[in-house]
Amino acid sequence: MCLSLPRKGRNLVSVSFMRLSRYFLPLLRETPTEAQIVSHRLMLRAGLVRQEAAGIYAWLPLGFRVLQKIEQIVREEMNRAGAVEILMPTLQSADLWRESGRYDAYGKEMLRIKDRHERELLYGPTNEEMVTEIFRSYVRSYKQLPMNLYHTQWKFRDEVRPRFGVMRGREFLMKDAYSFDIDQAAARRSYNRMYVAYLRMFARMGLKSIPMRAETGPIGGDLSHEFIVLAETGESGVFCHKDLLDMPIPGEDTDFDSDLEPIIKGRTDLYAATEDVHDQARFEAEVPEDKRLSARGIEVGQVFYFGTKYSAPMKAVVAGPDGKEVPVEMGSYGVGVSRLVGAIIEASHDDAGIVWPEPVAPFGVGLVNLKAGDAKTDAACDDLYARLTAAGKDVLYDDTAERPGAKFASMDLIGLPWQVVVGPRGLEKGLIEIKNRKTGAKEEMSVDAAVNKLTLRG
RNA sequence: CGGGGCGUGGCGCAGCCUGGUAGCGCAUCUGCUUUGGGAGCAGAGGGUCGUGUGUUCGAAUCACACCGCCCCGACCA
Repeated sequence: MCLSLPRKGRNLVSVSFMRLSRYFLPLLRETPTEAQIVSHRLMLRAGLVRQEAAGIYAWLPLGFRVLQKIEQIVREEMNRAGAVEILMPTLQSADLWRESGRYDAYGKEMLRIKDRHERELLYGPTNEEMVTEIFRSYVRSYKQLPMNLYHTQWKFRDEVRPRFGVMRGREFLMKDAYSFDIDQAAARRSYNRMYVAYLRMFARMGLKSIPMRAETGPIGGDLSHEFIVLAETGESGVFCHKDLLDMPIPGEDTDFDSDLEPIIKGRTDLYAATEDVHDQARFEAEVPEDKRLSARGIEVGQVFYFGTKYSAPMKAVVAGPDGKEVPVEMGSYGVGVSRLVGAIIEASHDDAGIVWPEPVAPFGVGLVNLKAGDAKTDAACDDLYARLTAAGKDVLYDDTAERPGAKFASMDLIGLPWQVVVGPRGLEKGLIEIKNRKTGAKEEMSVDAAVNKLTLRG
């Protein structure tokens, strides 16, 4: 019963067994004791992930779909901003890290491994060294710049204390991009492109992200912003001007080759800092009292400019217009893809469960058959399922024999944006019910009207 | 890495103090009745009590060691 149907745009999430009776959706009725924060609890209860070891998770079907949706949005915005996707391995050679001097500097967070030949390897916590090595092997001239290479790959950082589920795991999926430019001015333009791409991608996921000046940490460099999503359970204290919450998001038609500085400046002119770099005196001097926001936030991305920190020791040089070789100016740009799943839930849930923003929802529609086995109800559901799926909607069809109450509770828990409820009682009047998960609004209408309403929304 | 706590059927827990051969709720399976916001009755299956060593006639229970996990703090996408 694998369906082969025309798809709109997305190819990564394939259409196949979406009948709940044939799916794998292990829901938990009770909350596991180990989960303390709401996103972790909901991820376990809704069957998104399973913990396999401290800070290490298996992604179950529903969670994996969300992860893929997020990854795809990140990919689209990176490509739009002119970055080029590659895929680097998880394991790296220790020698590469000795070139930059970080093999000894990185400490116990880096998982070090020996293969059967006693060769020293490591499970990559980040990829500056490797991408610099790739770049220097092929690029010789400034004419090939600017260049931005990115990949989305599993990282491992042996955190002392993993916690909060996927928000602070040891193994995590990260998109990391690396820009290469001939001089500082060009590097700044690359930085700006990523800054704008980040504003767009987080907004597309239904998040309000605020770029804040931040410390550069072990990555190095002297210019950095963290993209913060406000949440009470956030790990960092943050301080900013309230107007940053409602700034317009650059449109899809943004020309990434144009001067983006005005967009950046409009934001960086307003005070925004994480607690690490916070200056209370400046905060009070620059921000009127009624505009001061001090809150907690989750870091979902960070952008760095670090110049020649890696290119100089690793000899990644290109010839400039004058024929002289200079080390390239670099920046790196990370997005915590797996962390975002938790961050989105922190930002969007209620007492009944998750409330997925439509663009990242594992399925767009949950179809609830209130009386599986009843010929008329089954037929109506089959019809709806086929029509919605043909129109490009991802539909999860609950065709199980559970009782209605249990089905409603499950649908609310997994948080699909729309629920289509079909039962014999309504069908007698030719009506089915549509429920919006976010608002809770329910509406009765004909099957045709429901199909129209749900598919018009793209 | 410092401090605290917890490991008992799939999940949540009781039993441990005071040693006597494992129990409750939910879930699962079967049957019947039910079916518009987490149904009822009847029956059934499922546990090396985290691991090891010791004490004892006897250990889930006492002692020691180890492993795993969680929470607070210091550190990080």
